[in-house]
Amino acid sequence: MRPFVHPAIEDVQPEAILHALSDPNRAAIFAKIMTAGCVEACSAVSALGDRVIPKSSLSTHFKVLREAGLIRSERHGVEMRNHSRWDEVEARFPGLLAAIINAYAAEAGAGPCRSGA
Amino acid sequence: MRPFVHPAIEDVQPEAILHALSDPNRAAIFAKIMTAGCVEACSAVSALGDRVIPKSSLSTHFKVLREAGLIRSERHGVEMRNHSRWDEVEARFPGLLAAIINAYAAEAGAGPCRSGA
DNA sequence: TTCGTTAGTTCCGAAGTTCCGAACTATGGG
DNA sequence: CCCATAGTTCGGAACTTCGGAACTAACGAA
Repeated sequence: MRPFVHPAIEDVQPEAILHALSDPNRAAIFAKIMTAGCVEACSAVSALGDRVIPKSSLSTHFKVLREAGLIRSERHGVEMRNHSRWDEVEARFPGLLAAIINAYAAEAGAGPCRSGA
Repeated sequence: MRPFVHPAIEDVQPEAILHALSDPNRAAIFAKIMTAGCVEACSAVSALGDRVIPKSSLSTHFKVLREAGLIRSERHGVEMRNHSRWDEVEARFPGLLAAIINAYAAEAGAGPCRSGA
């Protein structure tokens, strides 16, 4: 188990960010990490919506987010804590993360097939 | 050769947009379609930077951009003309495209390894 | 019309990526 | 030490992407 690798913010590539967030599961995990106060145990997101994600997939998802420069992970005892690197990413690519998170939120809220709306 | 399929703007998904633009080639094509006056023949982008992209790959890239809802393609005689659906996408996902294009531009301009710049 | 050229699409195999169960590692408590 | 919990790594099946070769469509010239 090698220690976590976090790219320097200067090495963060837009394509890696877009790739990481082009998976709805990862986008949901990232959104959750931020809304849940920027700290989240890995197992706390194992159910997203009504879908259960296997541990191994989850581990990979966190790795992708980490290597894209979106989150920072530390081991705390047996757990992992993740917090977003929003401020750094925002400084490098202004407006990018907000626009992406917004787009997902808009899609979820404004779909044409909402029964009650 | 079936006619082109363009999703209604209501059916455009953020994940499709992010996926489409997470490929640097496609992002460059999309940026070029916009900066070159929103109309561009397919063959006119066959060299991006110093890399030649085969016709078949190019055709697929355009298809991905089209099906993500980012561009609209029409056949004009033997050529294809593409223009961006920026206005529609902007109305649905405000700021998203600008932030992405900006991010790629920031990366290209601020890279530490630019020889000639 | 037929031939030739140009522009793009489709097919299909090779190469790469992603998914997820099983086995593994690391930490902490009895 | 042994067990439980939290997460990682391995490996194979399923999926995606790349790109060359063959194909189709539109146009011009003869």
